[in-house]
Amino acid sequence: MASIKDVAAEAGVSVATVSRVLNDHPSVSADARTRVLAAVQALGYRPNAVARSLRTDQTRTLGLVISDVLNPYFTKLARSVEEAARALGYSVIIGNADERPDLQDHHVRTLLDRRIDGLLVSPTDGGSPGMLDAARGGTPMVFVDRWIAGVDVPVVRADGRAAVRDLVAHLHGLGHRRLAIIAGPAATTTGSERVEAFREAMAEYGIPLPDAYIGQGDFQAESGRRVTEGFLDLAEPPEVVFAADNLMALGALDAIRARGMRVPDDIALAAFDDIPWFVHTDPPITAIAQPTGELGRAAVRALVDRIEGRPPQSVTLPARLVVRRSCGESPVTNRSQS
Amino acid sequence: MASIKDVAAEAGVSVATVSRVLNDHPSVSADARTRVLAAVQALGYRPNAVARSLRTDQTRTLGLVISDVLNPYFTKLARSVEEAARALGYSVIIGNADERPDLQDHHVRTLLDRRIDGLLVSPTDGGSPGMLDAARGGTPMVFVDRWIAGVDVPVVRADGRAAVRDLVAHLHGLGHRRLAIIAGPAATTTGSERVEAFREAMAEYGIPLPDAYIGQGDFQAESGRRVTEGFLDLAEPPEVVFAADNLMALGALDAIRARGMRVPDDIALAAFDDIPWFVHTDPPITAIAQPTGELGRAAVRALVDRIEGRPPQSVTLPARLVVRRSCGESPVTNRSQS
DNA sequence: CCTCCTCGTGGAATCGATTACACGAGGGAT
DNA sequence: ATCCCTCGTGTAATCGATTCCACGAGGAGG
Repeated sequence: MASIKDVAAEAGVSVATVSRVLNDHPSVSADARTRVLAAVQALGYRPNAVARSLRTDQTRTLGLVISDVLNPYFTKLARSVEEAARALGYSVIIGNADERPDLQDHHVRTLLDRRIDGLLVSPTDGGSPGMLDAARGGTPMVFVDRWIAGVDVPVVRADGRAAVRDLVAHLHGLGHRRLAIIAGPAATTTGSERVEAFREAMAEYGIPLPDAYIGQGDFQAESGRRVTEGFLDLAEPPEVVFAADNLMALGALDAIRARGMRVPDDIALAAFDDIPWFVHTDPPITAIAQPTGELGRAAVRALVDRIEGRPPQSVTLPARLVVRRSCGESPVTNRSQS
Repeated sequence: MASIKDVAAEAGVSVATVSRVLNDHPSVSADARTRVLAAVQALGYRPNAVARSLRTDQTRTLGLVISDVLNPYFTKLARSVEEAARALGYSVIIGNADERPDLQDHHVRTLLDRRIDGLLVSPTDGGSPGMLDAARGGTPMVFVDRWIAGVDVPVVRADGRAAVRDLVAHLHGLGHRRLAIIAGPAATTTGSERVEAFREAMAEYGIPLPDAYIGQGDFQAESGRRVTEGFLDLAEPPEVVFAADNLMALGALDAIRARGMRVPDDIALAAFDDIPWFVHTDPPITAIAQPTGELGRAAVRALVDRIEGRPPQSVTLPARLVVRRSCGESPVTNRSQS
């Protein structure tokens, strides 16, 4: 592959001049410029990004470490991050942590070894050692979706509190009183916050949230299935199951179907994170939608601000309730209303 | 960040010795080794992958350019590729072409600029200029899922021919005779092959495939909707719609629902590419499943073989039919059987 | 006509690693 | 005792860019 030296030779100038043309530095004569450009064309020369990065100490690359690429929410997030980054002249390298701290660490280290300019992380757990090192080590970093308390890093996320309250209001209005939740891992902020919001909203309606109605999931479909089976085995099973992410909702749906029960007639279902498929499930699923695209864009903006020396901003965007048919349609009265 | 010089100084040896320890070269005394290791530990030194790549002319990175990350089929493919690559000590940079040749070109060029060791591509169209240059330029390359005729690059893909025949047999057995297909872009191999396979299988049953029953889609949901509406507007609409990918099936489902029609009672639906959500749609959708994970692994294997100087192998794996309920359940006879 | 500035250019240092080559010390064979 | 080989180590070249500095030419101003 042709190097800058070959171009210089071909154009009859020094490498310095070639470099100047390529980075359109002002002091290059028109003549030299055309000769260099012609040589570049003739040789099909493309600058070696590796060499350039070594010298300039910047790669124009962002790292994105997410918990699970197979989760449509994160896929969409990754896509909007890549788009926003590209618009700003950055590339993105995605690392999939699969909800495993060790894998998260592997990716963070690999990305750091590659000297990425900045890191976007949706931390899998309370913070793997490598991640904390990176944060303290001064690597420009922004948390997205989830974050770690006590680490001084900007956070870009959605606040689902209001939407969860809307959901509980909706469920209450439909006459449901026994509400259960499939929670995410307590070590993740999204895992614990969603339970908290749910509990608080229920408290507003004077509905208790017994421990038996809090199932511990891990944001994967299989855990949704397992937890839901547990709920259905209870002497007094819940009337509603609220899954803290879309994959666990999928698992819940499986479990419910396996019992030959129907949604929403026998049991209602709602989920955090809205995805295109929820429109087409049987029945369409009521969900809390995050502004995923905007989240990705805001995260990139914050990170690039930080990289380029401007003060980065934490951003919190509201999520909103999308009512479909999985919680019942008409105001049904299961029990006497007060 | 600490460099190899700092480590050398700290350990009281030369940089050459440090490098030898790091790459566990045999001729280093035990004493020097322990001193270097201690210095590495003390400084939290991590080798600069950029510098190393410049010198060794290899990045231990693979590029993967796919057509659409939001398509679960490609997401899954990307994931299995990353896993397989990681197992072999390679990282993967994913480029999302969004079915756009210009974006595909952008990613190929960016990846080449970064001097990735090899490229995995699922070409969006007949072959963007940059991609063809890369192929001819000797960059190790493997096509996955789709390929380009006349370019000498190994191909790893699934053959759906037999599964399509099984599907047509299934539909025929259910009494369906008017079968329509939503095709993918003719410029992609998967786009044209699936139509061909469908046509041939129908010919075996003596069923014609009129042009009116071949709709031109682009592998995106919206095109599935549009084409399906066209089918439904025909004087004699088809009894079955077969979508050449999962997103177009989603669009088809939308269009059918919008007319207030029901699947499979009013019209049957089947899709190429099986995804987890198809189990949960209303009704569950009959689909042709590709061995996606195995495809990703085989592609990485072929590419790494090529990179490391072993002869790479093209691989073709069979797809298989997964019957669900979207084409009708019991053998219904709509018209007299011959 | 001389001086000073500006402009275009090239030489060479530099980034952080790997690695060919040289060299000295020590041990075994003769 | 001499020679030779092996082993451990260091010096320095190298990868492909960017960029500081020096230098010569040419124009403007006195």
